[in-house]
Amino acid sequence: MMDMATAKSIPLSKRPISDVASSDLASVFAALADPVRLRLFDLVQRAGETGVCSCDLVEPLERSQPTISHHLKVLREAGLVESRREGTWLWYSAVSAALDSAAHFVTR
Amino acid sequence: MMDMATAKSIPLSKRPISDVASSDLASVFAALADPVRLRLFDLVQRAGETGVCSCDLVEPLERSQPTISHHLKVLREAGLVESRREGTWLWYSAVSAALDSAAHFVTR
DNA sequence: CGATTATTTAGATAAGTGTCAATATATCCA
DNA sequence: TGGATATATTGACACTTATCTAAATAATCG
Repeated sequence: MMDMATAKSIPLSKRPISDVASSDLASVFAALADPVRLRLFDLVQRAGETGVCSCDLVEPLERSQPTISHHLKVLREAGLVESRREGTWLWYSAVSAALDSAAHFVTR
Repeated sequence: MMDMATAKSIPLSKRPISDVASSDLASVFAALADPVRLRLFDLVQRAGETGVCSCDLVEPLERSQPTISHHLKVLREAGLVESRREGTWLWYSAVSAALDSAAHFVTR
């Protein structure tokens, strides 16, 4: 067995991505891997703190209301957006820290 | 019609992502949306300029050799990696600019 | 050439995904 | 309570994807 005093270890930050980490990260990328969903997230993100009413997302994306609802659910479950109810409407806003791991991976 | 002299336009950089752009970007994300492929790309990227022989990618990922070959093809077609032949072996290396658009999108 | 080794392709299968129409649920308001 | 509007769920469909085994192709070397 290797002498503990002389054993080398790779810094955490420089180690290959782990099995678990890759699955987590991959699901973030998966949420962005559809053109409609990407535009959806882009629109929500642009709406800032206030967010945007989901009723205003159907028309610009030229998909049915259930389809938009489905995509918003995917984004929500991926932790990329969150929603708050305002009467009959739902307002969606981007979760700011959600892309941190993706950003870290994707920038060298 | 609106007077040209007073018409406002949104700077290109602040406009919602276009239909075409979203499809292009989405396919980059799609290439990273699988855990095996993500680890694969990570390993290739770590190998730097020299790259890594694809024969050394099968064992760490615990998938059959044809499955690894398939994933490398996906990464190659997405422009994320490139390969050069060295005798019977293929050496893969990361294409450095490939993630630029993704990085731009993902860093607010 | 023929054997050996690396990689790709083909074919099969099980599971996942994007979409829609129809329906259900939730909320507001008169 | 009941109508109107916003959103979610269901069920169906076509299409894609991740994986494997088996077979084909490519390159090296004796």
